[in-house]
Amino acid sequence: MPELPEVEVVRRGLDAHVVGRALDSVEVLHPRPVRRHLAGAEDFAALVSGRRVLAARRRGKYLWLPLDSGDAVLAHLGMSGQLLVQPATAPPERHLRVRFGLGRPPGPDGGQRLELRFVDQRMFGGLSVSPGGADLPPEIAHIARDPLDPLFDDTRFVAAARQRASEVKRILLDQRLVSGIGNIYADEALWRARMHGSRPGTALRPAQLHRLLAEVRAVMAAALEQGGTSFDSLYVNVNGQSGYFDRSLHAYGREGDPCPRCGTPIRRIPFMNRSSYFCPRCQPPPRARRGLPRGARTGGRD
DNA sequence: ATGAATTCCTGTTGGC
DNA sequence: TGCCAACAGGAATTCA
Repeated sequence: MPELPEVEVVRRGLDAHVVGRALDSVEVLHPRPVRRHLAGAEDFAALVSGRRVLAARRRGKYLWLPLDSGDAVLAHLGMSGQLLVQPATAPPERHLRVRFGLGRPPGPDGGQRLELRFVDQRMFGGLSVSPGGADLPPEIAHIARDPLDPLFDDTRFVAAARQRASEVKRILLDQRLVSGIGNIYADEALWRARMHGSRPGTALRPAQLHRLLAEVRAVMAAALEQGGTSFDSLYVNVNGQSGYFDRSLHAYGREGDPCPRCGTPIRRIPFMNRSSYFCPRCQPPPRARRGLPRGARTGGRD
């Protein structure tokens, strides 16, 4: 599952190997990854074919490639998506969904034929053509900046979060307020901040939320440090199995393991059809609010 | 309008 | 050993 730092690595790879080239052929091998292109796969291919890529941009986990037509190719990797630059002669990947033939770059020696390939096992990701051009595509106008974006406004986020009665973990996952945080990083940041994900935003002090943002950035920075993904190679690679997941997670996926800080066993509770992991000692659950009817408290804690 | 639950996918894992 | 249910998750969609 590509996390934000990995998506940025992909963007840099696209910048290095795809920008400046033409997408001179397009082959859509499976309809699902272009489902958000409502006019269909043929229209998608027609709009992209022959167009030159002007840039590689990112907002949250979305990527887009402005084209010389004024359109842009909008991409999201979802759970398992990859964008690979491969020799055209390389055998097709098992889950290859869309392939773009790349024009030769300008210069005396264009080198071997290359392809940009969208590979996606589970197909939560996808591609579409947006009329937005180089600007933020309208389809993702609601996606907030991510915490690593220099223009991310911490104070604005803190103020918005304190207006919300939602659980703070939901707030971290709300793309309208802050982007780029998935279930894993949310749990890790909450563990680092010693904050239970069920705390309502309205109950948090500004300093606590600023601290939480700092911990989100720390998790992302640690991932970048440990990821070891190199983007000066030919391949624009996303490896969801990077060593980071094995070594650096303190709480996520560690039910029953001792908390690295206090030794208390990490607990797992259901959350939005998935799981939340936390240390019950370092991250004490919020007290039930007074005035609620008996049994009204939810959240799966005992 | 707001917030919460549901949904889409396929490969892996664990229980029996 | 094989079968099947549970699980994983970004974010749009649907529901209350």
